[in-house]
Amino acid sequence: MSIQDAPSLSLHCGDCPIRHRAVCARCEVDELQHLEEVKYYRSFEAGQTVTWAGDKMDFVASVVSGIATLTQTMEDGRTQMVGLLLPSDFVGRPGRETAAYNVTATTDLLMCCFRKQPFEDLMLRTPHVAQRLLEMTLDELDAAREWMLLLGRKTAREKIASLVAIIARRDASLKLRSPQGRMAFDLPLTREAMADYLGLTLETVSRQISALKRDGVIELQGKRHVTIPDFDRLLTEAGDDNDGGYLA
Amino acid sequence: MSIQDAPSLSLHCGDCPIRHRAVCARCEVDELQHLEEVKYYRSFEAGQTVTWAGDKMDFVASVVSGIATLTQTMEDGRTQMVGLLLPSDFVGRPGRETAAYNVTATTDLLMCCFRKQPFEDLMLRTPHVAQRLLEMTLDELDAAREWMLLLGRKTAREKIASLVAIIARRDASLKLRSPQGRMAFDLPLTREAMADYLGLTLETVSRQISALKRDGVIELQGKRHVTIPDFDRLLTEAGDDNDGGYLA
DNA sequence: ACAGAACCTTGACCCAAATCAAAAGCAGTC
DNA sequence: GACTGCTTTTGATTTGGGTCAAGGTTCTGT
Repeated sequence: MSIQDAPSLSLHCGDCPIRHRAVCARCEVDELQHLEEVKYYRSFEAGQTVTWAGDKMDFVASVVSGIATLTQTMEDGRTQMVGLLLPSDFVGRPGRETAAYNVTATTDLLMCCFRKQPFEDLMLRTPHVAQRLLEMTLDELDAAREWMLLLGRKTAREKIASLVAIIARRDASLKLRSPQGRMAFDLPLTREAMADYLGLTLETVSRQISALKRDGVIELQGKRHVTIPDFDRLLTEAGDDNDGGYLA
Repeated sequence: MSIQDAPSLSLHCGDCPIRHRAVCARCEVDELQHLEEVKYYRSFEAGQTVTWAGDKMDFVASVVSGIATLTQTMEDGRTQMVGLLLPSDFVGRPGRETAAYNVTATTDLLMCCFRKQPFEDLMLRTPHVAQRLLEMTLDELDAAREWMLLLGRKTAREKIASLVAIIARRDASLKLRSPQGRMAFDLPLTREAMADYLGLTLETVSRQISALKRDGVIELQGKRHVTIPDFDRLLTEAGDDNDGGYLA
């Protein structure tokens, strides 16, 4: 996969880490210079909350490093994760005052933030940025719909395989490689977080991971480090077409 | 609810039916005149397919009248509905060549189409339209995430109540009223379509509808016409906060 | 090294929803 | 009116994943 084809978040620029600067190749850097003056960084420790649903949220941001989750809860405590934020992902909604979801850091997290007002002003001035944001939002919508198929129709085993495949894909993409053959990486989520993402209980997650391990679909070193001997096999277990390209 | 507050699809204009012209109040009509020359109508009979996932799709469109569904399928035939298109809803993705989902008319359907190329040109020229489209896409994303909570964590009874509440809300919105108290409308979907939307089987849908009827949460005249004696009661059954504002 | 706290695994049992099966309602239409 | 082909309801049975419970691992701080 070339840098041109890499999933791009062209909202990064300036002193952001190398990968973000690299994908910036696709955008007009000049326009983004306007954001330099309103850009700032925030870091969070693992477990810290970035925003609570309903709170005032006066910034938009993208993840520089670490992992955050986006969750929804019902009054009785049932929770469903609705998004996983990996490096280069964007969070926040222009034109909305309050956060719609709980955003929580699951690892140490560094975010690159822009105050909302200047960001919106920039969007109005530069159609290119608005265009890019639309593209990103449409990608997220596709991912959400793919997830609806998973939540509504897949078995527990397929759900786990799908999640592992998605993490594998994202990990490969961060390394600017295409996902195939043998791969190794860490699961960035606890069993409970996986359960919340997949609409399962943590016990079922644990059991199905054990089953996939027993059947040789995945290998485990410790609780979190995974090796996938055959990515296509994993996709078959996930019930996916082997060409699926959704990302989060 | 005033016309100003009505959920707006400001992409309609000209000779579109009254409601769409009404909500056009929020947009600069002049800009949209550019689209008149590339606008055309297509009608479909109930059951007809608008697009197949993977097919070339050279237009974007919005629903004028009737109902369409957006579905995803796995190879073995399991299907999950990922969107319900009611009058004023938009479908199609600027910047993508092929359809990502099956779009099917479930009633007779009239769509207002724009060829993709001229539409994209207009978007580049008029930030206002791109802005509006971004807003709409973000709304759809919120709705999709709300649906993820439903699919992942709600019981069958809650799912049915949620679906009825959503249809009630949308119906009220088409009539420019706010959803409350006693309401009556037709379910635009078969039991099977509801099942595909909710991640259930059609038998479970039927049973839960019977149960809600028995418990006085809904009243049924025939198979499809529903009366809701108390909208708040319905929302409680749906497990929703009673202020939820998502739409589709 | 040890205590305590997370986090994870496994087992036994249970239940909500799926599956299998049959019949009833309903709309065309010949 | 009765034949045909839906859609819907209802019943009986099965089952995948939830719930409850007990241990085991790994990590952290002292």
